[in-house]
Amino acid sequence: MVVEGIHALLQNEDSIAWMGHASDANSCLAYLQQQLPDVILMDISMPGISGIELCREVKEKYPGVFVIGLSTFNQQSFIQKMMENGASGYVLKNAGREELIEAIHTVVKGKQFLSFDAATALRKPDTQNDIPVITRREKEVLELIADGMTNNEIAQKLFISSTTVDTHRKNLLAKFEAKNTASLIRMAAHAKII
Amino acid sequence: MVVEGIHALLQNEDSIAWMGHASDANSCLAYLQQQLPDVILMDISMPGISGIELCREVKEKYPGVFVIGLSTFNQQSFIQKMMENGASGYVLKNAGREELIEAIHTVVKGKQFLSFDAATALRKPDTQNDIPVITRREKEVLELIADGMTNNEIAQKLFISSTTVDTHRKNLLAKFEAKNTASLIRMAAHAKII
DNA sequence: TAATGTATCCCGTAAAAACAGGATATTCCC
DNA sequence: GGGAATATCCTGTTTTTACGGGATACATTA
Repeated sequence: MVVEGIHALLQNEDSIAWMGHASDANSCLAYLQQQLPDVILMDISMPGISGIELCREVKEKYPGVFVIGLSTFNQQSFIQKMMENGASGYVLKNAGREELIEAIHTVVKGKQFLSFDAATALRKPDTQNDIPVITRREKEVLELIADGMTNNEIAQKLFISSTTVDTHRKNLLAKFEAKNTASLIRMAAHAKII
Repeated sequence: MVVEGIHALLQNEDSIAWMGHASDANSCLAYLQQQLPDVILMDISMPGISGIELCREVKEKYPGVFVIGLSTFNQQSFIQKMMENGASGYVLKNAGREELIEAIHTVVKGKQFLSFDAATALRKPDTQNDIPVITRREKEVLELIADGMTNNEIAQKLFISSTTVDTHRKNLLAKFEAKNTASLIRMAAHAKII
């Protein structure tokens, strides 16, 4: 429906020819073996491999194809990763027909196009969205905490003292600036760490 | 873009008149005070109030308006909740133009319409997908727990006793079969409840 | 009307986590 | 070699949760 909708939006635009569409990463890659478009509009939320991964793969194999990320979310992390993986643009789905066409025309010239809100999100030095760097051991402990294990249980599992587990826990709380375990776990879950 | 796309899809359909669109729950409710459509196509993932909540509210105030849920996900829990809250149909966004039009024609007669995959998902007795049913109050408490608040803080915020908060907490742990807060929060986060 | 679900409240004990404030050994990098 | 980061361990106290028991009030609904 969305695909058909976008197709309908672009139908009357003579400067743009619709070549086809793929509904998942594999069929997209299979399609590209047959013929190469100038531009791919890529939904970043897809079944299986994410649009971010697919973007990287497409740009590796076909550097000449320009990719525009499409998403409902203007989350800094998504946009950044998409651009880092070689996308030429990022357009929010609430954008209008005009904007989409402008985006396509812009990226095909080798330039970058970002929706206004996306550009804004990217510019601001990630306020709420700073995922702290945690060590391997801390991540390990974090996962076990999320599994519902207590300090003692974690200690036994990792063959360390429970006071050590407690220290890791303190460090996790400090790094995430979390008030307690509950907010820590939510932050970690939202950051896709667990 | 999605809205414009759907609009474009329905433009050539004489039996369907496009009345307008709203981009969030509040403007939708405001719109309905002015004029009532026969059918609302409602995205279930919206900023602010979820489509599920909005559906309930719309059906309470305007029982004559038929609601069709639109979503990318054919998750049993979403579909079920949407239908429980009074929706007349559920169409996946990967559905085609034909299907959407059929859905509109069907629900306007007072009948139910479900996309094939949605109907399938609804029939199967949820395999891995057992997200417990929680009450509105429990959800409220759950969110505040995830915000890092203690029982006392939650009690003050909601103007209830901290023992009541504790009871809600007990019920949440029991419903999710969670061992402690940490695992509860992770489950809730993964189930997209928080 | 009786049953059910929801929301509210209480007491008590035991376990767990939060927090303060240390220490030591190792590894990795400049 | 010296410093930083990491991982380990310790002793406390206070706060918060977990969990066992209850109870009452209200609305919905079968």
